[in-house]
Amino acid sequence: MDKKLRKIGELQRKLARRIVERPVEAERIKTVGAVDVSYGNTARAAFVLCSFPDCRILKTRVIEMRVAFPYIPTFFFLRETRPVLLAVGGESFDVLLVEGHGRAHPRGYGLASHIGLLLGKPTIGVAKKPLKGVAEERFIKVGKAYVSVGHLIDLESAVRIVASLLEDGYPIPLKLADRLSKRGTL
DNA sequence: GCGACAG
DNA sequence: ATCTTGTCGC
Repeated sequence: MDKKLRKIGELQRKLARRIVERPVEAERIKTVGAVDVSYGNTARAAFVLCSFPDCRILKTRVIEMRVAFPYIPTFFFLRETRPVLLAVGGESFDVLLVEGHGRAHPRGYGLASHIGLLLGKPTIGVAKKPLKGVAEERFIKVGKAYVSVGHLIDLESAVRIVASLLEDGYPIPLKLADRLSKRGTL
């Protein structure tokens, strides 16, 4: 009953090798997206598109769906990939903030990296707590957030971007997505 | 009494 | 994450 997870774990290690880390100049970023998921009778995922760096809300989307897969530490992506992709809905953005880790993961492949790989877009992992068994150099704490590379961006760029969006220690776009996913409205 | 790895 | 009690560490 755990044999399958081991296989998925190996898949994560394999996919992690496809993650690309490269500089992204903040000056070239015009929009930042953010996604978060909350749970009630159903999973409710919210996407918020903001202008950068002024953070004006340009667009939002909320979707609801049943999620069967349980939350298992380090296998978080199995539970939230679907709702996250539905919430993003093919919307365009320069960089996406994902609630959860990217490379700050035991196998170097968290939800943020998976979303980035699937979309082929820059993603940044932003979490409230670090995961066990992760090298310190894999992430940097910015305010109250643990920032890590999702895909197509390097840690320095990710940190700079998140740092410029802080409010009470957490990036504004994600705070908006969090509230939207929980209340269904901004 | 429980010991806890993102959400 | 969500629920929920108590105020606190092994």
